Amino acid sequence: MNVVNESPRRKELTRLAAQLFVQEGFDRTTVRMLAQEMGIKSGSLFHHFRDKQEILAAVIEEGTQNALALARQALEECGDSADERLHAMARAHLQTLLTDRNAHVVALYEWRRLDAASRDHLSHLRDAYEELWEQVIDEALAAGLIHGDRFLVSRFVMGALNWTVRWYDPEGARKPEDLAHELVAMITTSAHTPPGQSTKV
Amino acid sequence: MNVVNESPRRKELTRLAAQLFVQEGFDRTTVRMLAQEMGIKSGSLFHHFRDKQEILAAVIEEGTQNALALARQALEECGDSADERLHAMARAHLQTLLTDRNAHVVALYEWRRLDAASRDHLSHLRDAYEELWEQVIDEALAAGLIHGDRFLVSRFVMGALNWTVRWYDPEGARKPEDLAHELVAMITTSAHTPPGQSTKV
DNA sequence: AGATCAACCAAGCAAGCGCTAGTGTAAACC
DNA sequence: GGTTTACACTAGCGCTTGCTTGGTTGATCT
Repeated sequence: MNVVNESPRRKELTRLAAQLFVQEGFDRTTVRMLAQEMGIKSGSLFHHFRDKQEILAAVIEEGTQNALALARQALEECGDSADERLHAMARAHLQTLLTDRNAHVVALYEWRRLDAASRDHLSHLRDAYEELWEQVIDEALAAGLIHGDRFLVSRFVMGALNWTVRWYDPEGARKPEDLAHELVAMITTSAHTPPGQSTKV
Repeated sequence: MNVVNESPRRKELTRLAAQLFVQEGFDRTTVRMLAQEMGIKSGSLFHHFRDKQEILAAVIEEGTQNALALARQALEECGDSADERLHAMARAHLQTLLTDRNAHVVALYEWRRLDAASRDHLSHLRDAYEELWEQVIDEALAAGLIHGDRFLVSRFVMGALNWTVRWYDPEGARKPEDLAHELVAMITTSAHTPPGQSTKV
């Protein structure tokens, strides 16, 4: 009965749960479905998780922790220019959204199903992530790379990025890096990219 | 047993259902809760709607029809310039999102709960709406107002706008028109608005 | 005055839900 | 070698779910 997903077994169960939650939605996913997917009986499920809610919290926590770690790493590894940091952040965001897709879709759609305690805990994690974004946006504003209201711009950007889970096709021709590049190009004060063509589309 | 919401009674019931679906989510909203909110008994509910799914479809249809009508009207009434049409579209989008908020939140969150038939029917409506957007984006691209890929830009813009339902506070200082203006300013090839201030924030 | 009809109600069915209790078992630890 | 621990099982309790059934009411129409 862990709070985090320490044991590899629990981590695997969490991954499977995320998949089912995306397919069926949290409320429609029964403990019996979860158990079957995991190859055990429904009763045994409650050895690993206190209740069904805890599975949801585990799924979302896993995804958010990964996103936070990946974004921090990307910011450390990239250059110092506002442009590079903006690109790095967008790339990291889309890469997590893609690789941990199930967990993030669950986080976006089933957030309201969390009980108060989990929601409180997880919203702190999410806030930490969003602060990274606002920081990078601030730098881009200061550098004159973009213009507008700090709060609004970061919401718009995160909205545009998060919305990708609704239409992005991993099998398609567009790679996550392309999306990141195109988004940054869209919001930065242009004339940097030659008109009519932006390195890659 | 109508397909559309012709009777005023049914329209009112649909409005109440939308509110409950937002508060509780579709799956957690029981027919007994719906009936109570409507001031009738749970059995009587099935005189107005064939089943629970039909209520969901009615809610979403209502919202989408309104959005489509409002967008068309806005495009008719505004000027011919790409800039004006872009602004008109963004304003209309945010206004519907605000006034019909419940219906649209339901459409965004509970789309997957629709049965195949309703989803098919409603996706045609939604496509018609998105085509309006792509058309306006095309015009803006042709006018050199914005740059980038037609498909990606429209997805990014709709994402940014739709995401507002997650953070926008109607009681706050920002008005929908301000948001629309700020978004358009963000994506258009700038230097049109004086730096540091954009008519209104 | 009789017929029609939308709108509602009381009662309840069959199915499914999350979760618990109690037990078995093989590996790990002292 | 005995005890603990991790993980799984069977069985089922108590409750809620969407929906059905059969019947009542009051207004409207002919």
